[in-house]
Amino acid sequence: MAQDTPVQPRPHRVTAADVAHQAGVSRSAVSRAFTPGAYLHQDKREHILKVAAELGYRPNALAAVLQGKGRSHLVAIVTGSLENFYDSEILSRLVQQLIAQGKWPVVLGGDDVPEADVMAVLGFPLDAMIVRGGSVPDEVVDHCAKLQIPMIVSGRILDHPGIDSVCCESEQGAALAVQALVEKGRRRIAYLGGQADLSSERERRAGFLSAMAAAGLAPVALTTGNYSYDGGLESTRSLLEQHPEIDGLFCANDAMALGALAVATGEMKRRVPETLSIIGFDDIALARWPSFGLTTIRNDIEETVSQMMRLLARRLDTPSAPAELVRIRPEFVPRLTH
Amino acid sequence: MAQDTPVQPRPHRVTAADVAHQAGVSRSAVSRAFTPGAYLHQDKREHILKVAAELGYRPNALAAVLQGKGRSHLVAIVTGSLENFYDSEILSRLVQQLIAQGKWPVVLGGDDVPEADVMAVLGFPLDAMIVRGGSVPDEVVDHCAKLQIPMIVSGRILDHPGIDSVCCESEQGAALAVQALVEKGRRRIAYLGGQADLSSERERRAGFLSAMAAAGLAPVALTTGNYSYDGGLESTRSLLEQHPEIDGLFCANDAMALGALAVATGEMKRRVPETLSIIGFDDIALARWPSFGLTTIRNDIEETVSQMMRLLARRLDTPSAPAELVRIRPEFVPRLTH
DNA sequence: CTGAAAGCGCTTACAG
DNA sequence: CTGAAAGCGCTTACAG
Repeated sequence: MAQDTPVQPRPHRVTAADVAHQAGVSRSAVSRAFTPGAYLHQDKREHILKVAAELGYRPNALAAVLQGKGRSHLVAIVTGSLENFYDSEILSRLVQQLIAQGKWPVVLGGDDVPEADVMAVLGFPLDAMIVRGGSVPDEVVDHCAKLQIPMIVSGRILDHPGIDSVCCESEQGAALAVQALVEKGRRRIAYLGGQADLSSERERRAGFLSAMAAAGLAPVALTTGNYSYDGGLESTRSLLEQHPEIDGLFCANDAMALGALAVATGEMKRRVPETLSIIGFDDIALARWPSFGLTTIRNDIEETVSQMMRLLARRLDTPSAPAELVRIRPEFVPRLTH
Repeated sequence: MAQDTPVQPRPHRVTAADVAHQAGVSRSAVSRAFTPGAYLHQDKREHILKVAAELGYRPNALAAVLQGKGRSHLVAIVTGSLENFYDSEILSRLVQQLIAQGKWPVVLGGDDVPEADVMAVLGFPLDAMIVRGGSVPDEVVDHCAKLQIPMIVSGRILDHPGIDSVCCESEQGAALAVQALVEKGRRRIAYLGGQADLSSERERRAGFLSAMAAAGLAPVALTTGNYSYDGGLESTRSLLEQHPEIDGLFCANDAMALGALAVATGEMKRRVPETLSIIGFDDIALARWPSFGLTTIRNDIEETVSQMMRLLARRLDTPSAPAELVRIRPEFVPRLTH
């Protein structure tokens, strides 16, 4: 098989025609050999499969998709930063469940996914697109929706007729946190939030503010830590320097809460929970680690992912179904930091 | 545009022919309008692009791949469990860099990727397949190689002519750890490893054993924690119960070391590093957190990923290039736990 | 049960 | 500069 032509830029992939030729049958027969229900004499099928195996043939999935009226089984996932544990845990489950359903996840991720990339992936006849959190601007999402590609959005709410979403009842979650703080006798409470343009942040903050008001309390401070550990670390440092009287801190996600906990108990020599309560949001795996024992508001990951999968299946089944919004009910998880 | 036929299983995707019809030009012209260098009257191109935008048309990437002699730009990534931070950090960078290079990562992941899934993804005319760690049995990898699909493997070494790999010089890394322990006066040293069938585990263990021997020491114990935090937790608990004399612990990855640290300083009331030194391996982001300050052996993630990308580019460029094995040089990172 | 033919949506020589 | 035609690799009626 050695060639004396110059480097082959792309090695020839063996094709149904090659197998047909080698096995002395028609291309239709080869195709049938790989199609479970198809009529084909048993001996013939075995022979074809054998030849195919020798040649290392497998049907080109792209050609199959193109030809049939079927689906591509390609599902794009646009995720937020994988360095933030919550998104990473979601992605992990999502990938596994999609694969288990026979779908192929094409992942675009990292902090800000360039709009051009999101548009470009739409070049594929995707079965669907899954968008996590605030990774993509609303306009892009809207635009995608016009392209008739089913979209499942999580972590934000988008009011578009064809877009399904699953989202935590964040306001209520924030209220649970405030309530827990107040019950422990905390009165000088601060809020550490994420990026102001994310709907999760807006809801958590709004929930915090109204629960505080309801408790007759004014927040000592409102600050932001970009939803990251390092952000939590830095913001909490200046927060506690400027307002040493703070005795309760609600963080809009666990990553920041863990950062807050580290500075508070480390550098700032605060005793948690004796003189300072810290409550996070999400309940990532790290929150359960004995090193932390972070008290938090659970934003159930399992449940979120299985709802996304359910919405996906439903949408694929009934493309014209009305948009569905699933609300995940938050839950207070007491541990050691409050 | 409303139809009174029953539910359309898959909404018609607008096609070049639709645009051609609507714009009153040939299908070739439509194609040219989307091909940067192609000859096409400027006015005509603009008109076509305008009509295309109205109709929400974009060329079907699958058809384009099928037709041309070009590449698909699809790259499969088979990753280990995303719950283990090291793989998750690698994946994150890999995805971003692939996208930046115009490749589309199709991700299969989770603990054990079913062999059938790995084989199935090969139905796509992939540009390449990237395999992380021990996520796939050697036989499958070998088989894939026969299919002429370029493979880049990281975290294990596979002796196959066409497979490139990048791998940490683990034996040397383990030796660095032992050396650091010995220099601190530790003499009763134990080893906490990962799954015995992974080549990284074999190398780290071998490196540990020979460095111990070189220092004239016999290991107090050799145990395993499955490379996970929880595994580290449990194994260390019984390790310290059975061998309270241990004064140095080398863990084959950071996740286990963090688990070890938690039990040791928590439940077991050991003082780290005063009476017990703990050293990890990898240097994941968590190791740098002030809450931990884990002393570890850096298995440079940035470097690993950029080498994988370099090998990929090289292989795509020269499919017949000889297999290359890149060794990443480990580095001792002293922090607070030794 | 089986093969020749049409067609999926595109791009790219080929001939104006 | 432009269109008609061929062909990428497949699957699926269609006619034996």
